[in-house]
Amino acid sequence: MLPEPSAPREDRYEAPEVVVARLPQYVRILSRLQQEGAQVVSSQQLGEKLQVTPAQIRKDLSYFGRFGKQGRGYSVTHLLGRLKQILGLNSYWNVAVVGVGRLGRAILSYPGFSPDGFRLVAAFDENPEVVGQEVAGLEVLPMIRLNQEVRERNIAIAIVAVPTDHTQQVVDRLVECGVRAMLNYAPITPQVTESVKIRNIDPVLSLQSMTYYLTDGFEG
Amino acid sequence: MLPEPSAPREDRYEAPEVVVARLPQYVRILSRLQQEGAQVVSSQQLGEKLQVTPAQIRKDLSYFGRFGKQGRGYSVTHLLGRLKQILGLNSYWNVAVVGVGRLGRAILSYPGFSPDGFRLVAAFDENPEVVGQEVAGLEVLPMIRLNQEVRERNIAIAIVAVPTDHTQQVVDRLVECGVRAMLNYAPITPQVTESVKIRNIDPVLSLQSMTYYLTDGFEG
DNA sequence: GGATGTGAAGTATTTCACAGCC
DNA sequence: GGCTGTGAAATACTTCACATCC
Repeated sequence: MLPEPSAPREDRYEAPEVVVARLPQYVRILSRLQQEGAQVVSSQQLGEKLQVTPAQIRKDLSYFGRFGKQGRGYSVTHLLGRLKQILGLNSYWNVAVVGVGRLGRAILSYPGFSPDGFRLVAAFDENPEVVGQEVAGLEVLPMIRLNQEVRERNIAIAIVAVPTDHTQQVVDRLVECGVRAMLNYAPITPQVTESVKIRNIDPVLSLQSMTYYLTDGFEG
Repeated sequence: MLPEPSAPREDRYEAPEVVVARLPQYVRILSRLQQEGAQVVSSQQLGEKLQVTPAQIRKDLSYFGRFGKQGRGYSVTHLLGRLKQILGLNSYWNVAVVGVGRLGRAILSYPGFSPDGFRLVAAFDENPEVVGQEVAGLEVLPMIRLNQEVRERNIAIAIVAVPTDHTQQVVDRLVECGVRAMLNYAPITPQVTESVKIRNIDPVLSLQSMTYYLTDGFEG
């Protein structure tokens, strides 16, 4: 009899992607509660802050373990620590920004990444006029240095901010260099193998998904 | 005989939100196909470009009508037109940007909104040093002008790019002025009444939802 | 008393599969 | 023959409700 094919088996793979996507929100709220000095929080209280049901929070957490105390709730510090551990947010992730145009510069200057565990450690551009410039404390490197830098600086994540018609090739290039997670700002959905994760930041799609609800009928 | 109470009745309210959120992607692909001169497209072909199943596309479209021809597929131009009509994208939407800091400036300079039906027609800031400056061809206005401008310029959508701790109050203010759709760039989820739509752009949450998959186990 | 953790129930969403039409 | 449109089936996700424990 043939062995089973290599199906998902470990517990951690059982958590639906939609659940994993909510965990960072829990982390954010818990961080704030911790700063405010809160010791304990219930699923009820978390749910109010996040506008989700307490049952959903308890169910989400139950995919990963039992973190609460019956009758009490969750220790803010303990739950925060465990969630960070589960998400891999206990240490910093080194991130490369590819594409140093207007958008890339805004991303490099954005102060919101490093407080949350992401260090922008390298910037790349293919334009020779941009290469060598210093942007937000980083020297812009040529694309040819990508492979080397990814390895030397242990870069696991890239933020892709290149023109739309270059995006797929840049993504392919990053995958070749071993980058397995990317944040893409171009208005396309790059194709990657299943083992690579991509999230797209696409404000136009977000806007267009709201106009439906602003429109009273079918007439344009 | 009394009229029906004002319960949801029209067909358009039956479409799940998740379906509405996919329509803009269909619009985008169809626009590209149209530019390339394609006449007809099948759900199979659309599915390949979008990485979704053909059945899902057909089912999604079926919430809004019957746009295809059996044995042939969909007329690119016709389907594109109908989807734009359904989403309210046949004419321009006037958009205000609130908050003209680094991020607000990047948004005002981003050329990707107007080709897709959104005109940035006003910019607001509360900082007196910023008010009066010209950014991307717009004079930055003081917040006190918000109400007036929203009415005069028929602004239905706002992009909110103010500091996190000002965001909720700015959102409230916009709701008071009659703005019913917003794109928020601060890392919080503003609370609004059900009739107001908000989408959040939050790259940090996106990054944090990927690190889970980069982490081999529970150890940090 | 109060809150968790979780099977079971209930919804929502996706996919199947095929009749019907071009 | 090919492809849509759609009920039905399958799957995924959320909520309920309560045994269990602090």
